[in-house]
Amino acid sequence: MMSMNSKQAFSMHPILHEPKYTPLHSSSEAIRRACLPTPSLQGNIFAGFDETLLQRAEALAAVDIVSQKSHPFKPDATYHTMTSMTCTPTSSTVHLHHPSVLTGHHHHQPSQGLEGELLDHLTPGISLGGMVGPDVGSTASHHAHMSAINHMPHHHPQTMNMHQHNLGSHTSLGSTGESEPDPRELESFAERFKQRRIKLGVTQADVGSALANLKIPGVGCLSQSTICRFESLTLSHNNMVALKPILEAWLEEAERAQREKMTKPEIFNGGDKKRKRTSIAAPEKRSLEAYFAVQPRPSSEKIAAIAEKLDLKKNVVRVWFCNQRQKQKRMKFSAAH
DNA sequence: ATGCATGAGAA
DNA sequence: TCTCATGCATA
Repeated sequence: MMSMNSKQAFSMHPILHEPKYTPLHSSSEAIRRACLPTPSLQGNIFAGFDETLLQRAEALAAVDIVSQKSHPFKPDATYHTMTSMTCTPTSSTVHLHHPSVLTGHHHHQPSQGLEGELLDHLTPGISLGGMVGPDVGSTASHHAHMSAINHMPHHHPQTMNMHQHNLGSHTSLGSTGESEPDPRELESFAERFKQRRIKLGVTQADVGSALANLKIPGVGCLSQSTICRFESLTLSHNNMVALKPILEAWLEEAERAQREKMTKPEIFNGGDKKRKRTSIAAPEKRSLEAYFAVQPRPSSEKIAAIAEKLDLKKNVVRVWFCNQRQKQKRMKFSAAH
């Protein structure tokens, strides 16, 4: 049915409220924090000591760039159009997360905190010394209940925030698959998923928007980014586990549909205003990495200091650190492999 | 494919 | 304020 393409995938927010979870952060975070070297230094000490720290990090970062420093260009390259009026933040961002799943009672302590590992989060190798791991908590409290799914045939041009952070699947799959804490399982699934998806001739973006058609309670559409990250395993273990059943359902459905007839390509339309992505220049980025190696969790004051030295907005620096930390925790060769 | 950003929820 | 799940924008 619905042969038209009235899909607008966007602007729908499923609301599903699931419980909350006890997961990971609690314990693992505590541990993580405990490992950090600086419990609380800031404030005054910051005056003298910090300078040193910053300089050291900066110097560290500098060695790498001395030779290529030939541009007289302003690092203020971060061009962003104000994020202020452009967005209409009111939409709804229903979020629900609850992680869950994870059977893992594997608590391993993330021994990150030690400086020096950040620069190589890209090491192809194998398990690094056990840093970064999916510290999944294992508590799953669930009580499901959701609310409605809405799919209106209209598209909002202001695609600003339609985040629907949700997804937390808990081990509620009564049927067969309990929870597969098994990373290998996820990896192979992701790979097969990609192949079958390609075979179906759909793009990652198509999959994302098509998910809304599944009408699974609490599940709306996802972005191309997320589908891509799922396929490349660059999501947290928790997130992978939560998304798997959903994508699996879509796959089955899509193959069934194709088999029976034809596919309905979903296309969506464009919106209007766009936000500009801040771009941190290479030199500044190197400095940030150096700082991060020394202190992954700088205090607000330090962030301000760093921001000033690099001539970046404080918030940009803060977010950069957040994203950097998140990166370390991603899957793909990081965890319990 | 990935960098920077937002926002809900938990500390 | 941080984490985490996600997304827009862009390389």
